[in-house]
Amino acid sequence: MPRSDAPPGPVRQGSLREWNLAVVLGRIAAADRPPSRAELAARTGLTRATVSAVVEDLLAGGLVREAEPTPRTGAGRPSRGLVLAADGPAGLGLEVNVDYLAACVVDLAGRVRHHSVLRADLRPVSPAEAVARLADLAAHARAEAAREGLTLAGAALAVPGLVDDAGLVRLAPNLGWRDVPVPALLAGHPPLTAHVDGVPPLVVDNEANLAALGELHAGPAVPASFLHVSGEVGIGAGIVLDGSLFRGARGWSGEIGHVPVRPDGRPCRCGARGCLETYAGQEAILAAAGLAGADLPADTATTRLAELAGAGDPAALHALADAGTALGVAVAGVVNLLDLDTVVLGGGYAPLAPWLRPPVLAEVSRRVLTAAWSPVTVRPAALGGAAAAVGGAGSVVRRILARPAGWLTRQP
Amino acid sequence: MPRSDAPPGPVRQGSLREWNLAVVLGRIAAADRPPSRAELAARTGLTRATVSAVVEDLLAGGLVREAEPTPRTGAGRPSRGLVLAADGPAGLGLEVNVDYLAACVVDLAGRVRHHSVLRADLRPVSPAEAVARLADLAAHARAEAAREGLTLAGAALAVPGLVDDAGLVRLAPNLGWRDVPVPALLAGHPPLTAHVDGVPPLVVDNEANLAALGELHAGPAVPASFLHVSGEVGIGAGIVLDGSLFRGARGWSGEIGHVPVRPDGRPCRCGARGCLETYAGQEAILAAAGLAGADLPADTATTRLAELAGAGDPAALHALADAGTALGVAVAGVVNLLDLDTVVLGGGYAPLAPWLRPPVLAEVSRRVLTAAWSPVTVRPAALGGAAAAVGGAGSVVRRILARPAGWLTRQP
DNA sequence: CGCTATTTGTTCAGTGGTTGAATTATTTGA
DNA sequence: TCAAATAATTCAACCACTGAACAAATAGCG
Repeated sequence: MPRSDAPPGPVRQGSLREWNLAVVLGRIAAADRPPSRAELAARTGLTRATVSAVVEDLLAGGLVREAEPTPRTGAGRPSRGLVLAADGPAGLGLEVNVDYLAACVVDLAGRVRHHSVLRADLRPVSPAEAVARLADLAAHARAEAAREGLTLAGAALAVPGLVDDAGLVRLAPNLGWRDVPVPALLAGHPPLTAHVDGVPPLVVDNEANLAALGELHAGPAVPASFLHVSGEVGIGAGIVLDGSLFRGARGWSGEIGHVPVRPDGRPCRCGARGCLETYAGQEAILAAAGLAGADLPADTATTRLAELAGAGDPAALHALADAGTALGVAVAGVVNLLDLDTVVLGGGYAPLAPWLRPPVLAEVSRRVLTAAWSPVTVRPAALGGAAAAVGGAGSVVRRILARPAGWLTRQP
Repeated sequence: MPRSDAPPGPVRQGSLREWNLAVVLGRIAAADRPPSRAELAARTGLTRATVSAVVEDLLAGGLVREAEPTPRTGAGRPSRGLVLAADGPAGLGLEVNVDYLAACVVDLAGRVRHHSVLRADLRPVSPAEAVARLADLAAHARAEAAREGLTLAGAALAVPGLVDDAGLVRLAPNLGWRDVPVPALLAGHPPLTAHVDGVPPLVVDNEANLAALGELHAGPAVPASFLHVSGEVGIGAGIVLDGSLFRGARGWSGEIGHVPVRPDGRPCRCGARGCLETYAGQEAILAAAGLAGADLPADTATTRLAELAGAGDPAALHALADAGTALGVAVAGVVNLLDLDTVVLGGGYAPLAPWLRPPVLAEVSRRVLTAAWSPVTVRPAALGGAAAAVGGAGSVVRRILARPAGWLTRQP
């Protein structure tokens, strides 16, 4: 029988160079101190000659700079360290959420160079109007980036809902959006980014997915594979495998909110019973803690809940323990299935992590078979607030690092 | 921040040819009728000159043959179709299970060329003795393969348990194996396969994983991504994404048996409560159907259960309905999380599929959000009995198709 | 202070592999 | 029988990597 996967692309002559550009650039990005050409040659297995040629291209394209202060060490001609350019291409991350808009710019090295948040209740606003405001915010971010010598090479927009490949927002229940063609709505505005070969000008993706990717930018100790659970009104999971997001067959992976945790339990708005969301969703937790009627904005309510729990309020503590247990049951299933070793509590769960973590950990270690061999880490997300915007911007940058040839060919 | 994934390998000069060998061979394998060189050039994007050169290598290496009967069509010089060689390298699949040993040989085209099963209760047998019997079976298979002009290029052994990277069987509870170093035990016997660059002589893997891969060989209509659930004493899931197996961070993915379906339900031997296994494991189903005391071999008991259900026995029907519901709850969670569109009921579930399928489907369509957009297919495994052996042999073949250079360099 | 050892980075001829165009091969249809 | 059409091969050109030799720059040592 034939293999059912689509055959990979051909390799033309030039693909060789393209690939080695990515190999060398990737090494420079992954190194903990500026590597020399000779070091790169040793580590990649390429000849010094080849590395020199490749680096020349990268320097000419402005993706890499020579680090001026050369660290003196031992005898021999001093090496010239190479670093990612701080003024080359950058990624633009955008986010539309229920009560804020956000934009941020991340440079090649993964540093957040600009970040702005505009608080506003977007539920009463029409999608077209929301997108228009977002375009303004993006224009501002673009100006800021230009002022620092950065060129925006692509943008990623995070939306709290289901998105299809074409960028159509199929359903964003908490925003009240349905079949909103975001790219088309943006068409009237000035383009967000420069055109770069192989990097789509705008990618629209689920907020939970991009927030998970954001975690990759949080620090050097981030593992390559982890589960990122973010609790908002719904509960989304981002599955990061080997440094990139697992999207599923149709791009709708990560719907952990409707994993059954008590099959005959509370009815859920999805029509089934006992979904995780009915036990560990924001509304459920707040209701259990007695904060239901307050009708506060989502993040304020969460802050309030954390305060109550910190002060030892029994209802709050109980609500969080219950939610944590339910979450732990669902997470244990995922970890058993995918054999992950790290679980990150993000989004609305991050500030509540001190209280959610113990019950989650308890359920996980009780239910995960391989926990005996190697323990599962459960920790709060390192990035706060608009992690999805950072993750989106980072995904653009990562795409350039993975395929630098696209950027090089478009340089004047 | 640096990307945390390890940078990919370098590309030497020759890798180019290696890659294009794989591209062209992959196209030949994926085509539904023997493609000509010109057709391959058009489809791969390579020049006709390059394709000719690549095909020459493949012909010389015995991986491909020219199909003699040329289908006449239109004007012009007739094309010579290319097919995968029926007498080139082949894969050896082996399986040790509770009550049988199996061996099979699959050729490049994915056809099962030899298959033999040896029924025997292996629980009272020592691991060394079991491996010795397996080696005999393998030797027979090798002789049969040689008689048909096939050379075994690698072997895969399926074991019902946890296996680590080195081929050490950490734990196979139903066999009573613990830390059995299968490759070492085989060292005393004649080698199973020829040595081929880049293809390990023996891979040991979980039976559920390989059985899932076997499904890929079942027919042309198999999707590239699916969940394969096989119910034996334990319940294993093989996750196939895009034609290849998802193994998880440490290779222990797929432990669906201990996904919680009723968190406060029956105690499980794993120490937790309400695991799927306690509701849809073989023992649980048989007990519920009143077949507990019979102490029949596993497959006989399953057959008996299917007979009872076919005859309308209420206890049997009830047991299957309950098991199906529990299975559906767990599967719904997986499908929500990974966004798969096909679920295959394999192993011990295959013969029970007529009764398990309706409740599984009911739970899945009730609980899976995206089921409204695109329905989830639930169907029995196409391969019967020793699907794991076929899947293992197929995985060897697939590795050769993916990296044909390894085979070509070892040819005399 | 000058010499040598040492390491970095570049230059250059050599080679493998793809490209594109021209050429040969083989058939159908007028 | 010849022209048109399609398949496959041949061949010079070119591109990118390789390996070795070479130039550059420094520390250490007498």
